[in-house]
Amino acid sequence: MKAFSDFTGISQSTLRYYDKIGLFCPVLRKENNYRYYSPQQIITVKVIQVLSGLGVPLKQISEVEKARQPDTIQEILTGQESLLNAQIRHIRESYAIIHTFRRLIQAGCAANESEITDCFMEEQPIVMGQVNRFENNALFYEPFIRFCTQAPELRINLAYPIGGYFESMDAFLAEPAQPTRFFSLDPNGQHQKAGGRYLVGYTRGYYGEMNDLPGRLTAYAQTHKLRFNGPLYVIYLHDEVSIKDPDAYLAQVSVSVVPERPRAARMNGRV
Amino acid sequence: MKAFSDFTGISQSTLRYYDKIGLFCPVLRKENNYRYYSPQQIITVKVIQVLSGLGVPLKQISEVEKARQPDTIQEILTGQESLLNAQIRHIRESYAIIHTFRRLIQAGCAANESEITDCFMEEQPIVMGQVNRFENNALFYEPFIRFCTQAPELRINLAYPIGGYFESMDAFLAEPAQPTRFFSLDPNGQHQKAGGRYLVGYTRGYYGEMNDLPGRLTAYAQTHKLRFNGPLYVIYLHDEVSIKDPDAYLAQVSVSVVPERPRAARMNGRV
DNA sequence: TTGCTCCTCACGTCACGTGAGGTGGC
DNA sequence: TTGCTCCTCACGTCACGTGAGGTGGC
Repeated sequence: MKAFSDFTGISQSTLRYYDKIGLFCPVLRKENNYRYYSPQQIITVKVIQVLSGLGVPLKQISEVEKARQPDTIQEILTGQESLLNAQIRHIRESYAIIHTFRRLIQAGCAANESEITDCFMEEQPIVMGQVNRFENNALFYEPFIRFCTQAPELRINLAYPIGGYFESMDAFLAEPAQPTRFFSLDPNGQHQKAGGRYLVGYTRGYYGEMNDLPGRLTAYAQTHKLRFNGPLYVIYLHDEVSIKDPDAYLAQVSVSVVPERPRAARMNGRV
Repeated sequence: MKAFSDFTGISQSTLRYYDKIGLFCPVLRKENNYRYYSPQQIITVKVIQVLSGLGVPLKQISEVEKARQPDTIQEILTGQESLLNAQIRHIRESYAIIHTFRRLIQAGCAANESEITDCFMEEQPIVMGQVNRFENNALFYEPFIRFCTQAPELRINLAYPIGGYFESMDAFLAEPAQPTRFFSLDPNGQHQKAGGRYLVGYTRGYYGEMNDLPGRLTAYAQTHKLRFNGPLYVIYLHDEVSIKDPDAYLAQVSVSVVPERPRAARMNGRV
């Protein structure tokens, strides 16, 4: 018994349980009631171990063992193969979710929160939600719920971090807590956050609280002669997943910019 | 509650259980004792769902939720990532095992059992065991157990089907139940069954019972002027995993052959 | 006699699922 | 009043793990 348990790496209590439910019995029980297994049984129990290790219920494995006929076994194994493919896809997705969160948190730890930075950002896949409608000046609760409701249709997995998209800096300045759309940071998304030149700034606080960040962004743009020319993205690097205190949530705002055309050039253009 | 359960795909009973163990509680409980969740909690519970779906115990997830600090969370997620890589490797291996079995069973169903066939076989990866020693003319039990014992050192996963290797046709004819070595049909094995011309035959019966197959192979070789020039492989296409009756186990024997040198040529060679 | 392995039986555990029986607002 | 959703509490389930208490061969 112990020898067999050691060979197979299956605990004695598990072997007794398998015997009890009739899934896998020893070839022989002497008058002392000891369980004796044959070497060939190693392969059988190893197959059981593989199947149960994949989450196949013992009852089902039992049926397989009882209905042993080449063609039924073949069918079952074929079914298992496609199940395994699905499992691998699922784990890959879980990996992507965890990885995405980890990257955000890491970025949050590395961020220079007090400064505005002017940098090139890579193109990034995302999934865009529908355009939000904010009725009676509500906070983002209602549109957010609508986003969640539509998630299955849009093939959005809500486990990915979610960000806010503003169609322009003006929209953000007008209502910094009312994004034009929500988007999912799914790295397999079919939409894109375009690559290019962005101003990036940070602020801490609960969802939608932007404090002095809009002011700091516009001030930076003015002194560096930059013009906001594209959409603005808000993502939370530290949110309720990674930090307790709601006042310490860390938002990253990135907005697309281009150099301001000198006045002379503009005049020329008009003339 | 139902709405939240629908959004997240998490059952009401699971949500109650999470509340009970303090893993994930609603933001509010009114005087009617109803549970009210906030939209933001969708993301949190989705992350919990991802982790628990990966088999992380709820206690551990609870600790994560309680010790929410960016760097500890980051560490934990990094650990999870490597765990997931290990899981993917494990599932891949399970897939390979199941696939190998299925292919064998399929081949067994398609086999023309009564005939000897002369064909080209592809090279195939395997893992070879040590040379067997058969003391006092024992059956293969003892060497087989030794093979199983050495499996971990040889990096053999015993869940893969196992075959018998004979160094020559003569060795097989002498003792058809005493293979020179055992080998594992691990498709990632570092050894090879060489590709080339083989005679292939089948017989039914318990492990080691070859019936008239040795005679049929030699007769075929004689009438077709073939010479056995290499090793012989025995694998069971239908064994205790796929069929009940031990007398119906299906063995496939393949042995390397070359055309017999004509007598004249031989004479020439000698002269 | 001492150690060792084996046995049975009962109970615990983990993550829920499943009723039973009751409440509360439209 | 009827339906509907929610509640609690108790018990069931799945696949074992963990002692407690006892047996059997060297």
